[in-house]
Amino acid sequence: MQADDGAQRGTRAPTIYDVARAAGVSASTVSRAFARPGRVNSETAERVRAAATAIGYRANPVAQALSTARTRMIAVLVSDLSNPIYAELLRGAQVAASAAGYGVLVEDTREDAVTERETAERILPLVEGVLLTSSRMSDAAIRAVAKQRPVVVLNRGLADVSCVVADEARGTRRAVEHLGEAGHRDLAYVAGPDASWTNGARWRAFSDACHELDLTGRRIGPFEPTFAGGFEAALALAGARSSGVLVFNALMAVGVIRGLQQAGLDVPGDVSVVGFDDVLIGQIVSPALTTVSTPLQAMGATALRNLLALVNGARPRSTGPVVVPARLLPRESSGPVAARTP
Amino acid sequence: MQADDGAQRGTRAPTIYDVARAAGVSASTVSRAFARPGRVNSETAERVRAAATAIGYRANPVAQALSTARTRMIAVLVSDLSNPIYAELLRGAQVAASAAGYGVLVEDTREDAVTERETAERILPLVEGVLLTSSRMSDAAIRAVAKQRPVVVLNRGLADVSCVVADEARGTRRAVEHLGEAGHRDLAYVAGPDASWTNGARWRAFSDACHELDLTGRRIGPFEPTFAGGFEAALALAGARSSGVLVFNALMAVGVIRGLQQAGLDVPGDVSVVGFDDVLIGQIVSPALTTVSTPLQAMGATALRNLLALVNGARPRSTGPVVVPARLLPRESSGPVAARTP
DNA sequence: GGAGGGGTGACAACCGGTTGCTGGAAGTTG
DNA sequence: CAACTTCCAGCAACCGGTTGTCACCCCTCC
Repeated sequence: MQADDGAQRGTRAPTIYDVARAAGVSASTVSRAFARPGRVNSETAERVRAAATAIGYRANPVAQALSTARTRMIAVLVSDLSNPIYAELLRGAQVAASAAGYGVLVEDTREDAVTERETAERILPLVEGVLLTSSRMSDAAIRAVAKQRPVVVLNRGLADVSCVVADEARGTRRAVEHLGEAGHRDLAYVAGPDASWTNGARWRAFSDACHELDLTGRRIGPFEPTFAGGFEAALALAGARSSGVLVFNALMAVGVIRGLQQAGLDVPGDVSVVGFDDVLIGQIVSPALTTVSTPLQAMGATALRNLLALVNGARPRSTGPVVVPARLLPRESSGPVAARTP
Repeated sequence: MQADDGAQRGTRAPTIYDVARAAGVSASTVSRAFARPGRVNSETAERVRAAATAIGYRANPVAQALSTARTRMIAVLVSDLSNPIYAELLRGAQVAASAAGYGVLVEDTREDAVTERETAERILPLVEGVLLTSSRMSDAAIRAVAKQRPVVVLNRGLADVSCVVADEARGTRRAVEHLGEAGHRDLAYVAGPDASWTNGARWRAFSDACHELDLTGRRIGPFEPTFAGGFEAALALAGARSSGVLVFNALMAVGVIRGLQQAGLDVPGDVSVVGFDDVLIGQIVSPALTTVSTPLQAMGATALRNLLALVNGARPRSTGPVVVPARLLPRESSGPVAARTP
């Protein structure tokens, strides 16, 4: 039980002035007793602390924020909280922020660049920094935000802005190699939103890898980055010749698997499916999804820690984005190409 | 492009004093031009607005919060963001808050009552209200928080505090009836955390329904409210006689299904499994999960709107919790009891 | 022409902290 | 014992808004 349990809703919360009166010192001494340990006599400080706990004083963060210009809050913008990858990223970021004494303001931008931009501008005066997870904004819009506050972008590479990205090129390459080794020569990439940087990066890496490995690589989409979007894509896929499919994200990949099954195709017997992101649903679906895995919570935490470093005056690293490794988790949704009965 | 695109990081943001100078009026007139439409001459107001946009003025929310004692922020505490039901609740709450011009501070309390209490106390001075989703705190701790700020609790019934709950009794009853009608006479309830109010409510309703319908109803657990927890529970279940199982939540239910399959049992052939919460993973798992469904995003939004009503001075409703309907979605994980070969 | 009154803008206090500066008390040194 | 430091608490200004109060202007009406 704390001394302040009695704090009533109506009664004004005690201020440093109340503490000052109770301790027989001035308000500035109270302020310093908390903020500048060495600046006041230790006995005086002790007396102030005792008085503070006695009357249940807690510093008003709003007043602190006003005079120090530090709100101790970070905005985290996600495009869709219903997508487990954003929930994981957010969780990693939130825990890291909390550990540093920062609060996290979440905003769901509903996959819309305009909403995202407006949200960012609206929230900007209130936060010390902004973490953009999978931003749908233009590079110019991101830079405009970054001019006003420290910004870290997650899942996107962008010059002059601090970035945390997975090694999309290598991860994608591994996925294509995996399909190629299984004998698939005709591959398809199921695209997510055009505004997604990762979508572009994955498609380019896919395309490059197909070319190098002498495979045919087509692209279909864009589709919504959801289960429904993947399901829809499967309809298009069912009529095509590709026996190996790489899908923009896990939610869609699961949709693709289900859609293909619905169309009477066997996965991986008729079509091998590989996705991105290691989330529970990919392990649950039958067959379990072969996927390119990245450490989501760790990425969220890293991005947030980098953001706090910027906020606290670190110079942005000029050596390009922080790249975290991606690895392929082979599971059941991919396998050797079948001898096809024409 | 906005006028404030030029706002630099180093340069101080313009204040009402800058606007006042530019418009040739006093600062208080600027303030009133924005906050009290009728209070200043419309021409003056127009001039002020023009000057404000010209120099890229935006009100400092911290300063506003300090003088009005309204931060326009709400804290939302969730016990585990990795659980999709909290992501959905949070999303509903965040969208509703945003629509009302409020920001949402999220905190993941990691299923721990102490963390939750400390988090609540820490964040309390900063927010106008607190939304507790599936709180693990004691009733007394919740009331202590509610004494300091308006509180709405979601997924928990509690006298003297505003609540939003699903109709657990009816939903659970329907699930038990469903199993009973399929011929299952020996049922088990797989329990979640003891500190969860919904867990208690579901167990009691399960127990009552079994009694009334003359079925045997045992309880196993508690287990972690995760896939892993459900998987673990399945091991205990595999050795038991129950042919119908009701599981605390969807994540666990999916774990139970997988665990039972792992143990060589068929679902629903050998054991029927029914869960709670309608989330994507329950539709994806094979067999698809029969579940008690509640409108998660809508509950989050309702809870947040009720909280804002309290914040804005509404009297707490004395007529008990807001109860939203729950309904059973029969899918593939439940079916008629099999003639068992002993 | 002077009194009464509504509209409107400015002054200044306030919200609750932080911090530069100042001066008095205590301690050190020659 | 005087001069010089060092330590430390208090004063007052400041962060950027909001708002109670008041004075002034102008219009109206007698």
